[in-house]
Amino acid sequence: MQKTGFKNIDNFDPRQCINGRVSRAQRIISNVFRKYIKPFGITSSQLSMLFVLTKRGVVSQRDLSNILYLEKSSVSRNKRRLVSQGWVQNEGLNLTMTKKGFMFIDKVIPEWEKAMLEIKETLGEDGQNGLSTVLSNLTLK
Amino acid sequence: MQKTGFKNIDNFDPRQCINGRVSRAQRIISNVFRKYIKPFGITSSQLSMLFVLTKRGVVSQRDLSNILYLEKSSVSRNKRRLVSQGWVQNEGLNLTMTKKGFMFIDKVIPEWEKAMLEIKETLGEDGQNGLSTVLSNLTLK
DNA sequence: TGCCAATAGTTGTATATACAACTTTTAAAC
DNA sequence: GTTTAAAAGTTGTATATACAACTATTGGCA
Repeated sequence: MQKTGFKNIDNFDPRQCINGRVSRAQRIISNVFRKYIKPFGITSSQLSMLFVLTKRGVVSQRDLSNILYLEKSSVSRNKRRLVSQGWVQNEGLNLTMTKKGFMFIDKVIPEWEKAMLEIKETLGEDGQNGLSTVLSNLTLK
Repeated sequence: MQKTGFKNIDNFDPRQCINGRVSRAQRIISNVFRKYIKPFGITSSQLSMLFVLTKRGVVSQRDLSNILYLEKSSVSRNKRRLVSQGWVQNEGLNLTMTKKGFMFIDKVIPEWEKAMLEIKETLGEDGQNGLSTVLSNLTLK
């Protein structure tokens, strides 16, 4: 690490940056999932929304925003793509899965499970536990 | 959790999805960092690139791609923004910080440290260790 | 030295995301 | 029941990212 003569710069270690580390982890993990689910014509963001809908049945966009920690405008646009694929429909302001959506998810789950296996193997027991700790500390406050 | 009659759906738990969990964690953490650094007119992605340049001195875009686990086209576009701000310059194909860039980073670091403190407090000791484990298992195979 | 293959970098296109400003819907007060 | 304030949802704009296709650069070799 070069000396710059700038006090703050010479005394900090950017490799410890938590934001940088999590972003990198996220890209690595997303690339693995993408590899498995892309053939189905869906992205992992879209899959996350479908997962919530699949298990909860009826949710508002606000619910999705809270659950996924996504800005409401992002939910709005992601929803549009799911609707245009015919996987999701509006019932008033609420969203529900279509029959086609259920069939689609049922078909994707096996590949999603393969992605999970690959990532779990890479993370190991300690990595999986570490991730759980990170998540609960971030979300349960 | 509703019953759907679809075998795969009724027997899976999407809350365990590692991709979904990491994405959510990433959004939560990014929002904290953004709060601190946005007043300086920089994003956390851009900051990550400047951090690498600041400490290494001279790097190619390919280096950045490898270090940050970013597609080369993403590096190319992020670089363009850093150059247009006058923080980074090309020396042939290599990139280096400008004087202005060094002064800028030196000024930002104290706020970055505040963001780090806030996140570390939220993560706790166990969360920080967990994150380190996740990262090393993902990157050092 | 000049050619060619490999590597590096850029551009086209699509999705993802946030913030601000706007519109629509809902619900409360009267 | 009408009005109106709050909540929900959408749209404009900018950055972030990946993949594919393209262009540019660089080294090795004849």
